[in-house]
Amino acid sequence: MSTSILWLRRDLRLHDHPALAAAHADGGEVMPVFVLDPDLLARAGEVRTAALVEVLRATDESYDGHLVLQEGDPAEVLRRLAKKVGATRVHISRETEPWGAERDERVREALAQDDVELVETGTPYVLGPGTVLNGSGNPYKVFTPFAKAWRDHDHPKPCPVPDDLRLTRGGVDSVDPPHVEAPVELPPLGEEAAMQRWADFLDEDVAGYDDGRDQPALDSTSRMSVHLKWGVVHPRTLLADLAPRRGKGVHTYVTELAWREFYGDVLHHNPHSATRDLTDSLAGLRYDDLDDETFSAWAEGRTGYPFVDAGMRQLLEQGWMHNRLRMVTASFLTKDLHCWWPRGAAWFMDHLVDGDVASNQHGWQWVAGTGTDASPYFRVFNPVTQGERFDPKGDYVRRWVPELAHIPGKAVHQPWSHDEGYDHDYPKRLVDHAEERKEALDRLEQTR
DNA sequence: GAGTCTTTATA
DNA sequence: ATAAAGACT
Repeated sequence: MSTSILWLRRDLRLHDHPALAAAHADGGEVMPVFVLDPDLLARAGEVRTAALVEVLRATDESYDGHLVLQEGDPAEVLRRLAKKVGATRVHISRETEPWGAERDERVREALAQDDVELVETGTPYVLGPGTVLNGSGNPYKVFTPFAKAWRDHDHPKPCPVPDDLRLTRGGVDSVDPPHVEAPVELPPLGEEAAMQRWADFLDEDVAGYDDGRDQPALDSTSRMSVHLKWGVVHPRTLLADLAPRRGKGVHTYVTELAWREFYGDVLHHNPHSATRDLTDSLAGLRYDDLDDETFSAWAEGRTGYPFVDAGMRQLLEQGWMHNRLRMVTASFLTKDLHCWWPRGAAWFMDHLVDGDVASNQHGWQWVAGTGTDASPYFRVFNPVTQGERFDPKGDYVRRWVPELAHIPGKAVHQPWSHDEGYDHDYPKRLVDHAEERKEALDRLEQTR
């Protein structure tokens, strides 16, 4: 019987997996493989590597113990495996990030030397990046019209697991996964945990999502990001589960999925935006080269602005930060401290379990004003009013900034007005927000 | 080609 | 109210 290889990467699941179905459709056995590529691991960093190891363990369970774990350059590993089991086709989901897409081209050429074909089926997105175009046949640059077109587009149905699927290890032993001490408290990972959380979200949180998602103290967001990052769930599955439901919360959640699709599309059309400004609209902008002490004060949650510090501390402890705080903390680094966004984006990528190039880099650029946006000019988040609006009781701040636990209610967002003398452990404000806002606007003015 | 829109802030 | 500009239909 023939064997086809399924090379898994950002699609670590069994369900709703078109590339798996394509491998099965070759007619023989399917050998699922994951390659621990030293280049990949070097880029992933400790937090994401720790999560990956756990996801791989769970994936092996999903595949009934058939996941073959190998280490090395994927081109060499896959050539060797294909030769060993006599495979003529290696199946993948198409990678749409620049680094992965280049790697896949190298692997395609290497396999071709042995007449082995690299077959792409599906992507990590509901609609493959590049498929949504505006009325003039061009990619969208603005979210709202993209989201409308994306919603109106036909959405593919989930792909069932083949019922006569035959898996094989091809007589190959797995290597041991890297031993990484997780530097954060990892959430439950793997397909089963993801679907359990998703079911709970549908039961408990999605109805109130429109309001609840913006209040970090409620912790009622879906927490699907880490699973979407590794493809443990596919957004197509989520969309299909939401389809029969109505309501504002459902609509807003679908919009959040649309943001992910939008940024995937933008990266596909603009690979350079993973590392540099997407547009040159702020090309002449003056930035500050922050010394390590100032950068650390931001990174470790010691800016003296409680809402900002709470977000940064949540990131360090959980490897995750609520999206409202991602915007607020990014605004603080770029607008209050005048730092170029890639430095902050890199810190996020190093510390987030869900770190996704397209969403992270473009989220940062949205805040910084270099990305996709119609109105960057006056977008400077106020850390105090953001806190008072989205953490009205102050519970989120008190949870993550224990030095302020003694300040009741929303007064916690301005400890400097609450405390006579202000002489507890909590740091003084690093900068004056009103002054730095003005400074940021002045610098932006100079680029026009 | 005009009207609409924009995960916001301050007065 | 008003701050500005460009993408989109």
